Amino acid sequence: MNVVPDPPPHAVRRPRRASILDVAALAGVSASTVSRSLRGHSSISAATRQRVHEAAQQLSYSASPQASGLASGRTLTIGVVVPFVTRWFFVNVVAGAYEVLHEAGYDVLLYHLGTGEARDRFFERMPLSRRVDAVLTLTVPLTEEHTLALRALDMPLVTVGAALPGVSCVRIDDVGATRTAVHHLLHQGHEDIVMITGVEDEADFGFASSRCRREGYREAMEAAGLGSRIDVVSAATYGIEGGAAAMAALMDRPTLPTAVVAEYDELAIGAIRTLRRASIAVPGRMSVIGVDGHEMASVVDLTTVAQPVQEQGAVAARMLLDTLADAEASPTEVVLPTRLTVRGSTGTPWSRPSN
Amino acid sequence: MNVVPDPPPHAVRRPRRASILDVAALAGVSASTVSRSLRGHSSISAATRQRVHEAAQQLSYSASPQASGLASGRTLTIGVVVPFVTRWFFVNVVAGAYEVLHEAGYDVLLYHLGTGEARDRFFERMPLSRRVDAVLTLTVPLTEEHTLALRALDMPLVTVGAALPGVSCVRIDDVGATRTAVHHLLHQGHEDIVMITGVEDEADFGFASSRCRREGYREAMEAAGLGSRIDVVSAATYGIEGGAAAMAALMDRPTLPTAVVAEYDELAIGAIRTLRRASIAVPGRMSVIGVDGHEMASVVDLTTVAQPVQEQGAVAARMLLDTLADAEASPTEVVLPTRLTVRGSTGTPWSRPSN
DNA sequence: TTGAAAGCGCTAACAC
DNA sequence: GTGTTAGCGCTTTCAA
Repeated sequence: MNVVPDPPPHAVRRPRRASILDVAALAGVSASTVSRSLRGHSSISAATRQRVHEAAQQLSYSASPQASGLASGRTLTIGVVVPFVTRWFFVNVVAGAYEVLHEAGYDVLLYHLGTGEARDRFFERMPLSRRVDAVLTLTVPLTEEHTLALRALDMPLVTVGAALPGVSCVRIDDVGATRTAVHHLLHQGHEDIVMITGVEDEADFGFASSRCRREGYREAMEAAGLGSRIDVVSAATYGIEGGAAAMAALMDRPTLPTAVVAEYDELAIGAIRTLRRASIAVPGRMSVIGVDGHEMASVVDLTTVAQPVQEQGAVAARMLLDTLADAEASPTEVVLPTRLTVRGSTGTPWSRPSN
Repeated sequence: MNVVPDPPPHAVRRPRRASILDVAALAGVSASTVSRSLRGHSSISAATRQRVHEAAQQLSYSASPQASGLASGRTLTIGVVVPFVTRWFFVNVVAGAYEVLHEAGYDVLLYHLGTGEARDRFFERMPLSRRVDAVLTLTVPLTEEHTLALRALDMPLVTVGAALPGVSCVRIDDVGATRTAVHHLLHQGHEDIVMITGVEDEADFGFASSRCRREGYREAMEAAGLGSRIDVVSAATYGIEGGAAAMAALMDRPTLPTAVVAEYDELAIGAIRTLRRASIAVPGRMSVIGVDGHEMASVVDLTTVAQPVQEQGAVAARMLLDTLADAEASPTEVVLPTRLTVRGSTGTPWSRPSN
């Protein structure tokens, strides 16, 4: 008398899904034919393909990504690596990339890189390793070691925001962006222009875009003969609160500048909040300009140098797909244009009332 | 003479990664021992484990998720399904969930549900099918059909924001939240209170939270004997612009209410922008209150009923992990508390100047 | 145009 | 404690 063996534990709960063999049986063909039909190989007769599709439909069959991945070496998944999951810029780039990737049949595996040790651990364990076909990284400040780890994956790689040597990249001209911002202020007559930047990494090693934006400010100031006035304040924390605190610090000084360029809009918005609370008129007493084109800029009437955000994600995703299809594409760099959006937070400089 | 066969095409480029057999050979044990050691099975002698770990390290081996998934039935991946990738609430819930899941060794596969047809297609093709061990859905307004499709996956499922019958859920008391908001206004003496809500779906079928928040407004108004004053304006589009437009519509009417409750902060912020541009004093001429505790609320000095956002994601993720570990947990519902944050956008009602 | 057979790289049941 | 043996569910040669 045969004892029916218990099914293995993981099969206990799930009702067994149709496998490729079930479809093959129902369609009266072999598994390979099913596989080929369903993936649209041209070498299958119309009639066979028809039957296979019907059988698959009837059993609501779809191939196990695990199994087909194992067999084919493809995962149909793209890894997207972001330094912060919640920040406006990253979220929108991811959104732009997602649409394109999804459309092309790829899934998106999201990786949040923390900072410091968490980041090191990430690159050590490299969870991307066999899970994805390609990687999209967003302006991640990378050490050489990290870059090497990414390279070692030996798969298509595109970055958004930061140019890595030898890696395809989509970005804006960050130097030009702040230069534009400063020019706008200069045109209005400002000379006393301070820059507020984001957190300076302990490792003195911030976002590439951060460095570039500082650089743009410097260049523009020097070109205007205001090199001696260059003055950069860095925030102690990210986002709005960082900008708010930086402005508070600025206000502790004996004299106020007439204008401030913020590295990115969230800092500018925080700065404006502080100014409002202190009843310092914007732009009457101080002009404020940002960079990004943040969704909330219109609410505080912030003048800003806007960048296409979702589009950067979309373009990057397309480049990735091209490389995946082509295999031998050489690294490209795409620089998308920015646009000065003038609103009410900038105006002619305040001048000391001539008593 | 034997011809060395060409490697299959997908192996051409990638340098072959160490497999479990390489590690086994180097450590002088069998593959199963390697597998068990590396996954921390207790039945392995310390000495063996030690050797295996060293060998693995030396070959920088880590198991192929594809293969181990196929063999074990686990993917170590959680699917997170969001209706919008870019909205503040969702982004923050995802961030909260991500940390917990990542910590527990799970990867996160992100799915953006569009609207309309895209959404239907999602549930038909059900890309989650064999890719994940469990699913987290964020306040997705689901038809019965969609719900069934999710159920059919037969895997742990937790929703954030919307209670689905028989499904574990983390949320706030949405009815209570707007009730609190209205009470705040009532206490200040307002009677003429209009509610601004988000887009009404064509299918008359919005977010559950949206319905509840409307309900809270209604209840509070009726309880105050102001049932006849109930007045709900719905925005034609999402987010700030929706709120801005809704307020503009309100201003086209012959008379203005003295206060507005917005279904969520982004609407309130848009409304305030419109009021500012029209130089209508807030709260002098009109009070505005929102619900969410949006990061930007402080910038426009918005009074709001704040909810814990990242925490909802974190709690949901933990519930998922518990179910994954336990298998037989029954559906639970966790309701997190909200907190009224009073700022400067609400005050005593404007009264017609008594000529 | 199709089928048979050999893996892909791992885990788990079962033996010892 | 550890090894042996079967798969997991596909894709891809290779042969017909």
